[in-house]
Amino acid sequence: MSGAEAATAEDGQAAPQERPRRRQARGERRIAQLLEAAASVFTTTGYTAASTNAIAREAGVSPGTLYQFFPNKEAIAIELGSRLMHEMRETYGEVLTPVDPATPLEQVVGAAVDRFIDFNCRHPVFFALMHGPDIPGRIAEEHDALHATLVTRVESMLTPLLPDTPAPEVSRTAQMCVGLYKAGLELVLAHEGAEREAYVRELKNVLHRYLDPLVVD
Amino acid sequence: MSGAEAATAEDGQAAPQERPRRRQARGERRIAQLLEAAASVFTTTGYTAASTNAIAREAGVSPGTLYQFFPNKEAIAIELGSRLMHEMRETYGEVLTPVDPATPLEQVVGAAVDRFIDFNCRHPVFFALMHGPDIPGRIAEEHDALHATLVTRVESMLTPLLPDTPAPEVSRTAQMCVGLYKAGLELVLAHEGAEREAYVRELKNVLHRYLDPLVVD
Amino acid sequence: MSGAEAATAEDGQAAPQERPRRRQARGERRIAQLLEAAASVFTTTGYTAASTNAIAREAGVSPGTLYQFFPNKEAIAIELGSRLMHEMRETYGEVLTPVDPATPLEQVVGAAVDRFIDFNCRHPVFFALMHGPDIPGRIAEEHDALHATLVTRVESMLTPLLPDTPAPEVSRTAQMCVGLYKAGLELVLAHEGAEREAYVRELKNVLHRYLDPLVVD
Amino acid sequence: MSGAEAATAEDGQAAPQERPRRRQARGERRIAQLLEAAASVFTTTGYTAASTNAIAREAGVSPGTLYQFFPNKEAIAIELGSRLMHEMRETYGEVLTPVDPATPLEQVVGAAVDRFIDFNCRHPVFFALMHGPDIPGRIAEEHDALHATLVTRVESMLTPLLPDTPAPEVSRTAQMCVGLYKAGLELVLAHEGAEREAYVRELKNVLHRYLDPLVVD
DNA sequence: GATGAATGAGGATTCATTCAT
DNA sequence: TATGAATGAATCCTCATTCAT
Repeated sequence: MSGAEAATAEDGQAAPQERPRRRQARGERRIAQLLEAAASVFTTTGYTAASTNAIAREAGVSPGTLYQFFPNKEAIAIELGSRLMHEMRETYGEVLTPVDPATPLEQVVGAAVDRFIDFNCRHPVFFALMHGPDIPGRIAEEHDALHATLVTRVESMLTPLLPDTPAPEVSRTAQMCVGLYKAGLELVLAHEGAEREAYVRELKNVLHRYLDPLVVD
Repeated sequence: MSGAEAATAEDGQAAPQERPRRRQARGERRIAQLLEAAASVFTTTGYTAASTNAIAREAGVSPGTLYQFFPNKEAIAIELGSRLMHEMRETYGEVLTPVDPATPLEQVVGAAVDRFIDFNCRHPVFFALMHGPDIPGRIAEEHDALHATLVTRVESMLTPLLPDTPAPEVSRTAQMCVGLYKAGLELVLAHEGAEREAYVRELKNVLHRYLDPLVVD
Repeated sequence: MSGAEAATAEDGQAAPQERPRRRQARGERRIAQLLEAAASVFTTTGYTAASTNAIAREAGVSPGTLYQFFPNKEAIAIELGSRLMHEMRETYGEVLTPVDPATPLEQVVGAAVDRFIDFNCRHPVFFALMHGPDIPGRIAEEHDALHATLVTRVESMLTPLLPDTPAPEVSRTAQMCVGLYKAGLELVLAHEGAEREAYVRELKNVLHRYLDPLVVD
Repeated sequence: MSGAEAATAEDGQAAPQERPRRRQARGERRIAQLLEAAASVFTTTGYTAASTNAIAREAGVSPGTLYQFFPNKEAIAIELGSRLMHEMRETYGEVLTPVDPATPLEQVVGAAVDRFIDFNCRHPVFFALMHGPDIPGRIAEEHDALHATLVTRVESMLTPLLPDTPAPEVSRTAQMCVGLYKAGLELVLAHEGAEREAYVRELKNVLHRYLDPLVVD
């Protein structure tokens, strides 16, 4: 729905749209540039406080240019999130997808956390995007395609581990895991060096111990 | 430290003895009124999006009056947080303070979570204040006296349970617990009825299982 | 509904509102000043092209000040229109109100047109306001309280002249008269001196001849 | 005069004989396409609020293309108006041209109004164009070639009916008639069905009664 | 000729904060 | 004290127009 989304579609291959909309290479570059700038600004100031003008400035273009590619601030966040998820899949492949039930849980959790943390350290926006303009009872609707996707992926990772658990409960567990992830991530990012390592270990412990009694032996 | 305190303190020097009393009384009422309004607005819109004008309007006073008691928006949040912590102590007394090592952990965690959740449901601002204008690596410095206090309290609750654990590790565990609390709380608040209950149970499980291997039997 | 409307209410006399809202004299002056500026800008550029910033600048205040008194551009136009109608009533009293059926129609029309034109020359905004952001089939809803009021007044002026005519037809005739007024006014304002006088005469003729066959002898 | 003409004229010098033909043909199609789109947008949003980008989008071309044929927004309106007048002449031929003095005025007026209204209903832009970005005393100069042309035509229609009237007065009467037309049209378009019919009748009455005393019997 | 990209001043509106009364 | 007035930079976003390809 975002301008950028249309942009991502490789021309000619996708279903024919109203107008071919043959995006030029320059535009594609601009979009990347804008998303990079947005990532930087979101990371620095948080999503809510980030201004579209600031993003444009950081990208070295005029505000108007930004709006040629994105209809509004939220669309930028959404596209950014979607690209992050995409890259996550690309990079880690099966990380968060169904695992061999034989693998020890500790190892599954350890690997997942490691890779997740690693990814976040290389893409600090990720965190900023997950803390959108949240109002308590309202887990940021469309804004959080990111959150939703994450939950879905964790869900499909958990399913084979919890074969006898009813779906709604798996879903709840997945929600919980993502929440714990986020909480741990916050602490990890807030520290450095050995301390950071320690928090990573703790996070693994939390998840491992939480899930251990649930998995089928 | 709080803006309100600073404001009320100023007149203690110039005025005679009985005057300050009444002035302070009126001032206290105003402050309470303003904090109540602020709580309402923060809850509805979140801290960042809340405007001081909106708070003043909600309190039924002019913006000028608000600034007579608080130097800025942050000061309101800080004072609000400090009062919340105070009330928490008043209400639950020993909840989060050292416990009899004989009490089963499950019970300790269960009681703490129940009361904490209960407190949050009666004071929804609490949540809003914990999700201030956070920037990833920077756990909202002065803003989060709230967070800091909470951590301290959890720390002192954990100490007797972890007698052989070095202080820094206890501190880390406390940080972790508070983080997990927050994560769980978010999910709890986002649901209602039976689903909410289920999330409360999950949160208890998380904490219990996390701490269980750490406590001395 | 507009901020200014609330302002116009003389305090203490009207029903007690939420808060007394004791508007200060300065504010009242500001409102007058802003409306004057708005009148000037609307007259020069037309309603649609007028910018709130331009109005503020013309009034010698900051944009923020304007928005302290009016929630948006439309509210300014509405308040301006309402004040114009008010002044019209004040100035001309019975102009557009029921007339003695004995008065010759020519004289009735002549007087009404003269006063109307006169009023418009002294308040050129009037015309600008009647040409709001019209889209063909949509005679500018609330915007045109002005138009509506005018029609109502003309209606009540026509009623005694057309005693045997059904109400809907009177209403239609009134609409028509106002439309003709506006059309004539445009031509009158577009000319000067003798030419203007000639157009005034023509307008009178139009109306007189249109209504003549309708009135009861 | 029109931007389109200027654009198409340019290439006549450089190219050989047959090339221009096809180029012009394609250009003509583009222009027609653009004008159609402009008509649609003007009708929907009004002239002032219409954006050239919106017109280009509606036409399915890029903004750049639009500006290859028209130097600016106004030029589009002008060309559109001129084509409308042209079509009016084509379609109704003698409608607004000199009439047989023997024809009863009522019939002349009736036919003219009917055809005019009919034309407007089939070309709703017409109305939008006549309500351009008018400023009171300034009957939209160049913009209103439309208005001017209309006046001229009405003038030439009136001349034989008012043989003894001095030219300037005829001109004034023509201006007046066009103004009344516009006023009536607005009301007609604002209603539907029987109500619309009623307004059409009223408009005819207005014009008939206005002109009746002026024509030579 | 056609496209999409780029512009940048300008639009309405908000808001934390200060000031005069 | 308390009020309403005042500020002005900043917000998001639009648009007529020009440019490079």
